Amino acid sequence: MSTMPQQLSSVKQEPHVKQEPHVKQEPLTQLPSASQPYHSQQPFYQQQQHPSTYSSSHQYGHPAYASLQNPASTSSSTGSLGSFSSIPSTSNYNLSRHLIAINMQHNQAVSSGANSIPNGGNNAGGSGATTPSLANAHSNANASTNASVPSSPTLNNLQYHPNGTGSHFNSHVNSTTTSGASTPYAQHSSYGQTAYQSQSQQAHSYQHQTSHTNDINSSGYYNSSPPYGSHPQPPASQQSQQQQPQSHHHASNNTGSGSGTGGGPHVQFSSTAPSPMRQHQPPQYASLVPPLSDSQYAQYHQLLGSSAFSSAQSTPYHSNHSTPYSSLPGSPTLEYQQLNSNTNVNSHSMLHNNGNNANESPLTQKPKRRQVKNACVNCQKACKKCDEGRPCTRCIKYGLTDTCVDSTRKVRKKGIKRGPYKRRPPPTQIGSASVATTPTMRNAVPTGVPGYMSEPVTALNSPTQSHMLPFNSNTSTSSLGHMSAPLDFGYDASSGSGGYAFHAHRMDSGYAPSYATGYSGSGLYASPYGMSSSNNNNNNSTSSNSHLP
DNA sequence: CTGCTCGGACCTTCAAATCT
DNA sequence: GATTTGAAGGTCCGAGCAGT
Ligand SMILES: [Zn+2]
Ligand SMILES: [Zn+2]
Repeated sequence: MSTMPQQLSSVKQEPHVKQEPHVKQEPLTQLPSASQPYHSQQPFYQQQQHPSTYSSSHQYGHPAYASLQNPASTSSSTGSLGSFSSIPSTSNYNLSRHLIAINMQHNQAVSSGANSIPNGGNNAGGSGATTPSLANAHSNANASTNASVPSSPTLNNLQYHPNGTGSHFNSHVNSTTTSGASTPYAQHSSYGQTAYQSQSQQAHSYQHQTSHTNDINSSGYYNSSPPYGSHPQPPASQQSQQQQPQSHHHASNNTGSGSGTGGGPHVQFSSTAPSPMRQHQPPQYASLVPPLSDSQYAQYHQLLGSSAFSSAQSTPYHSNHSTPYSSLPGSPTLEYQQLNSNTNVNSHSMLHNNGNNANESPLTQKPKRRQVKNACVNCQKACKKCDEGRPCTRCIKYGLTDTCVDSTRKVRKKGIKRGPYKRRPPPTQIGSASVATTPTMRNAVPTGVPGYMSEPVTALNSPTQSHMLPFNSNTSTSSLGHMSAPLDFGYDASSGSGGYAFHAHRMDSGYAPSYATGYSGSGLYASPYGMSSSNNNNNNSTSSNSHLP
């Protein structure tokens, strides 16, 4: 406790840190409906659902957040803080050590991927040592309840302004935090939008950056090496984005809507719930580090020199800072590509994916986007890229380290029936080689398969994923991405289909499969495939996505 | 010019369905 | 029991807009 203050102080105060802006309210919950018609009804088979529980509403639902923050946190906080204290002096936080450590990691990073993190610890001598502890601390906290939050009231206040009161930050600080308010998140709804940011802060900052790196780890995720130790760095393009603060919305779930919200209870970030997901990564430096001030960052850079985080690479914020996007033309893409190239993608995903990857020409192909398994709550809200480090890079940037905990995920419901699956075609037919090669591919559609529209196999060329289908494959999409694309249903069946449209809704709404429509309620499964449009993966997708000319 | 919001594309996970 | 399918449940890109 006492300790905390110290540390915190340093932290909070950093003006440089940006504040998270945050949030939108959760609209989600309400959303609605309208949009998703389909769901309204569940397929009959699905009806079963579980009674249980899930709540849907959740997620963002505030409740969840609440948990995070919990007032209780104090205790927890302690923990964390404690750790901090261990750190050397905080205020100064020794950059060099940090750096060193980082560098070390850096090297290793590649292979280790996620794992790398740990290293941090080791290596570095001293610093390393510290880290670990922290990390642990941190993690524990989570586990327990999320609690992590603890901390600094201050921070919280800043960011979230707990009190609801208003907004703003204000005051901040300090003092007391109060918890009363508590839970920032909880309120979050309110976050009003007002701007959090106030001034100064925004202005600067960003530099931090980190580096970048891009590293992806083998697993496909970004690796951690970067500056903060583990934090991975987003691709340049992304970086720019990162800056944003959060907001949020969709979330998932929500629930509501459809089914209900009511339905569910919501899930949430409850503390109790353990997060199933991954365990935390070990320690990262990040945790230790208070948000760096500009100057600090600057130092960083210097120290690192270009090398490490070179600007080149990712474009450090600064340099481009301005407008990241704009300035860089395609940058994002590029980055992506690079990333991809390095990484391996997981096969499965490939399958599902558009398929671009595989053989397509590099140019055309759109790189696959890698996601973290579990984004932290802050990033989640903001819909921004997170990383595996626990205080994730973004949170560090914004000074949200305290609240940087993994978001909770819903448990997948069991017992839901699904329609009959398509069977996979005999390999031979398809085409040949390509197909064959990929063992993984699923869905390849045989031409002849009944139900399917037959798409010419040829189209498939891309061995890759059949799933995706051909059509325009040209990737057209690629760049477009969403663009204006009208939504569509397309995409792959799965996802796209209508089902999702909004996240929030999507889910809850009921899972209706796309083909659901087909089913009319009666009992049988209609064969979805043929009928429904939706599913066919292919076809539809195309249409929709494609932007057709 | 810069940052924030947020729609929806893209991903990953994992239970059901199917195969062996 | 192993494998495949495909939707649930998530992440986060990037357009559009607002503030400075
Ligand atoms: Zn994050
Ligand atoms: Zn975070």
